Amino acid sequence: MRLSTKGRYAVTAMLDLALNGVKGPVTLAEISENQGISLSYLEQLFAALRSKELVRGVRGPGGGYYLGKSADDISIANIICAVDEWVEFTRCGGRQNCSRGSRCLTHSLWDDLSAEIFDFLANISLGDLVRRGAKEAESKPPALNVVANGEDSRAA
Amino acid sequence: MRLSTKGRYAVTAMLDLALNGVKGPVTLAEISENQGISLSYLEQLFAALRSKELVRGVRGPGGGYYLGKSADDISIANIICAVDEWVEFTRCGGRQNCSRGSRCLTHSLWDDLSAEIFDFLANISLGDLVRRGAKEAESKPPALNVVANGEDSRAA
DNA sequence: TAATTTCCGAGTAAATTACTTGGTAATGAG
DNA sequence: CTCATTACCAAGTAATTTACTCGGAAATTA
Repeated sequence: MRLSTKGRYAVTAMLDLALNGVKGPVTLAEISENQGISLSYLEQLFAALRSKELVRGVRGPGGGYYLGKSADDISIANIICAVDEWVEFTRCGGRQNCSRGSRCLTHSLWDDLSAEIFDFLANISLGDLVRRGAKEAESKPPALNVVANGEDSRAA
Repeated sequence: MRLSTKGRYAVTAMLDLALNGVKGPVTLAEISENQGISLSYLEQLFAALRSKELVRGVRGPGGGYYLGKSADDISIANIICAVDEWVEFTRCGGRQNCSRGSRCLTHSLWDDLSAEIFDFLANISLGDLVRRGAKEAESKPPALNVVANGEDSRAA
């Protein structure tokens, strides 16, 4: 699994789309404005997302983008894989001259962990996040939308 | 959370260290040889790991690196944060002019997800991986160390 | 003393990121 | 029908990051 800023842009944009796309399509210009991502970078990202059928574009005035399928059927892993494309990290994929000693054990463990991270992200859907947001919005006054995360605690 | 190839190198190297460092220190030259990472790149990574006290270096002949603490006290998140350094993704950290509408909700949701990914990796220790490897090694014939992962299944 | 190893900093090619520019194609509003 | 609007597309590029090379210095052991 690879989680770069590019993947973040894609997830953030998809989240924006899921939240704002309930009534009619959302234009990339809106997402660009909302999220502070350049329009043509969004175009690139959405070209990748479209090719994986995670979004569907409608041209012309009043057009924009819809989710390609239900938000519950789109996982975070789907989104990240669409734009970041999975690259094999270890060169030995179990087959080469790397099959003895602790070297390949390391690689095997890495692959296991990597798959576990993937599964984790594959089990979180856009729909999950949207529902989580709906709960937050009702339990909090809308103006005091404070992000409560101890940033420093995770640096150590 | 950010999971780049740099972080992978670090995790892989630390795993190698945990596996081979049971008797005496491990040199970077060995890890370089084992994992196919250039020596001076390892030096850079280990400088970061050392500054976070995840490893401890011993100079001179017979020297090398030890884990800085018990493998059970080193999480994958620790390792990745040490080399990749946490960068705030959304510019609005809850305080700026981004606190109305669905824009900040998107950011807040992203931050939540990001924290969740972090927690996930914070709860997997090097020790966990080593124990998992020990189990694998005993249940499998050593030569048939096949990495069993359906790579294509996760692309879709 | 000499070999070994960490430790350190400067420099760099290659890749990736994020963006700009300049279009074309489809489509709805007037 | 025309035009504004939108997706769609491709080439180029500055900035950043990755992964590495080089050339050392400092500590430590044989």
